[in-house]
Amino acid sequence: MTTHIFEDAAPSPLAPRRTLRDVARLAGVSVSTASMALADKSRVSASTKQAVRQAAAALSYVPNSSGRALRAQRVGALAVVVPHTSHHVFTHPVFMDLLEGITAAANEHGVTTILSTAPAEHDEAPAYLRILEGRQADGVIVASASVRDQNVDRLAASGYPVTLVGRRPHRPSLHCVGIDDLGGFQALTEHLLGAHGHRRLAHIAGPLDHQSAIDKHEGFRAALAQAGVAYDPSLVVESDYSQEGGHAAALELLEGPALDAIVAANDQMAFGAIEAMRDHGLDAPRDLAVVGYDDIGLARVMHPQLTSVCADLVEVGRLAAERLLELMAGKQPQPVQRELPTTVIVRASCGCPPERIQRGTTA
Amino acid sequence: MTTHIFEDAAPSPLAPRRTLRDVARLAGVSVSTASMALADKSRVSASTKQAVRQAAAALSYVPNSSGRALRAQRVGALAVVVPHTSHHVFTHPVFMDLLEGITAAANEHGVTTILSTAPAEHDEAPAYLRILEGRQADGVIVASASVRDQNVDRLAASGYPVTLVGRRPHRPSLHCVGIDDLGGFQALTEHLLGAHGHRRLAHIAGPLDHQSAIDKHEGFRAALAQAGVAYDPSLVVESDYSQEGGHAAALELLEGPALDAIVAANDQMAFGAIEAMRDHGLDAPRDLAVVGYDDIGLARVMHPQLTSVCADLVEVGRLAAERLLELMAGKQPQPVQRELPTTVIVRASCGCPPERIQRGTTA
DNA sequence: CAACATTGTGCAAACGTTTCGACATCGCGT
DNA sequence: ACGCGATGTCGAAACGTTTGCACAATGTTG
Repeated sequence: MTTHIFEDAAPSPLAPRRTLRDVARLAGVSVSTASMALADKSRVSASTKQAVRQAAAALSYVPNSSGRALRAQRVGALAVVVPHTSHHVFTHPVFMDLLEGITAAANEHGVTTILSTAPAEHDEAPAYLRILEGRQADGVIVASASVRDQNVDRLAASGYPVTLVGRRPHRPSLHCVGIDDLGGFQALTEHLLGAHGHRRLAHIAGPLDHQSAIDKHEGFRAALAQAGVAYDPSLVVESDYSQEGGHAAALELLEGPALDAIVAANDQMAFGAIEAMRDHGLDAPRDLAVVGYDDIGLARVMHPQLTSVCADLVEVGRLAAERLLELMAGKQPQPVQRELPTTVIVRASCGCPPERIQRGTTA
Repeated sequence: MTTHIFEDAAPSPLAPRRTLRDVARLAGVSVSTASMALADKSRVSASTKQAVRQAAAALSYVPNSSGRALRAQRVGALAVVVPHTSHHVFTHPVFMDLLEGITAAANEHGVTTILSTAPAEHDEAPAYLRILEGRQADGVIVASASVRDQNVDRLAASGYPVTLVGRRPHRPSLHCVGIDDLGGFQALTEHLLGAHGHRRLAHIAGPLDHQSAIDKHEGFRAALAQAGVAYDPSLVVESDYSQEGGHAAALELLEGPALDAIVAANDQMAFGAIEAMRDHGLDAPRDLAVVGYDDIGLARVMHPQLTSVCADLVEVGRLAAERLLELMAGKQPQPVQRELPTTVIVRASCGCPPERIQRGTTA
């Protein structure tokens, strides 16, 4: 499979690669001196440094990263791996934000970002482990793994630098950065219960083998409990974070007895739900309040504008990357399960005139 | 900057890395034999192969990619670089699709994908060149570069494998994969002119230093010309592919004389425009038709549902990657400027009852 | 003026892999 | 029985870098 890439290539019209030897020769010094000069070591004289730097510039020398990595036993790269099964779980806009934060942090540290969509989870040697063992990267960020994914445990046990994106409450030894989805979803639900007095709330959940979906469900229940409203399992439908899934789930809910509101676990499903209501000739928020989660950019321009919960996912990515970089640099900080706060963004779809309420976290 | 990453790390509790030497020792053969055995060379006997493979499995040996790359002078990675200035140009959903196609193709060939958001374009040695010269990747895919970006020419001249995403009509020597935006936008505009008889059409353009925006503008003009409608430059506003930009541009247009329709260069700007209309108490399509481009997932669930143009961007990514992989393998195919066809998706925002028309391309 | 500390440079080894050429060993034919 | 080709294995070199150590050159001190 991979082999044919390594077959010999036709000679390309490339200028021959400049190596440190060429630089050294041009500067009239030895290779080792050239190396030290470029690394700005104190052992080499100012004049020599000058000469070497000049030669390097003249040849537009760029150090070969394989050679360097081989010697340093460190490649200077981190891998972002998103399990293949979470293809739709990581809804696009959210994932892009994450990636933005990660690459920003990596760039600042001169570290390369490699992107890996791990194939089969049940594979004997999961993709991320192979990446680490093959020394393609010095550490990995695992995004949105299923709570059942036992590879995550193997990975953590391997001793390699690993950071997880998303809460992982039962793995206290792991470094995680996530969102306080529980608190955020609870606040969202409370808004419907408190400000609007709704009582019959339905919940379109995400895939419940993912912590984010579990947390949101928990938040939903917590809010109900606090308001003294009985939790009715028949009003909870598990779905998959997609519009289509939200659509289907909403259709199912609309078959049942009348509702006051639908609380969807993300914006896409909320959109799907609104679409489904439209099929039934219903309108949000007139007939039914609908709220979402994530506050993707389009939530604001939808009609009705969608009440949602926003969190800084760029920051999540950045923090996860920075923690990983610390680990890669050999520091051994205490594992921290960091949770970022959320903000409920009230718009029209819940029946409110637009306004904004802030909600901190327990963390 | 990058140096501190290479400072020595505290010894981590990692199992010592297994090298080919360990495998060879365990199998009772020499290193070179072990190497050939794992590569399945014909020179080595079946029994030896068996033994080596067994040893490798027992030690869960994974070849070190730096060592391999150094020897092979080929790292087995491609880089996706998106110029920093096009931060918003590559609107999120589109970029994700692209990335999906690229990683899929790369994975199938056992090639790693590295993600590079190039900093300053005017940098002396642009990020992508450094990646190639430093041998971090064997080739690059440049996504959405400005037509003015002279680095692209340097890159092409460098002789390294390069593929561009997006048309590049005046650089026939480059390998490009793009969308027939001209044809697609022309078809979209024709729909408004033909099916609806609209005459006063405004265009919210993308940044006109990008080919996609130029093509759409051309398509817009071509459709007008063909319908015998005069082109009025005052009805064209250049924007930046963002919702906010579309909002502002639409406000500007709404100041002027009455319009029949707004043709936005992407969906986000169309959403922004609809939002702006709402500010003025206007409604689409009642008062004004609005159409977008890209057919992002949410276009279907908006209210009104957005008439748009869809293209297979996953396929664009895949084709670009496959072409790059050919180049990386040493093949020297003729440079091809490939353009994928588009389809106009008619929905409610132009005033139509939903239906679907297909539109091929000139290509 | 000799011995010594200091400063700057070079040599060589090592990182892990692949491949080239040399070299045993064996079976075969003459 | 001897040589010869085939077969399978091994040692060594190379890819480009960094670094420990030895060493040359310089300047300083007794």
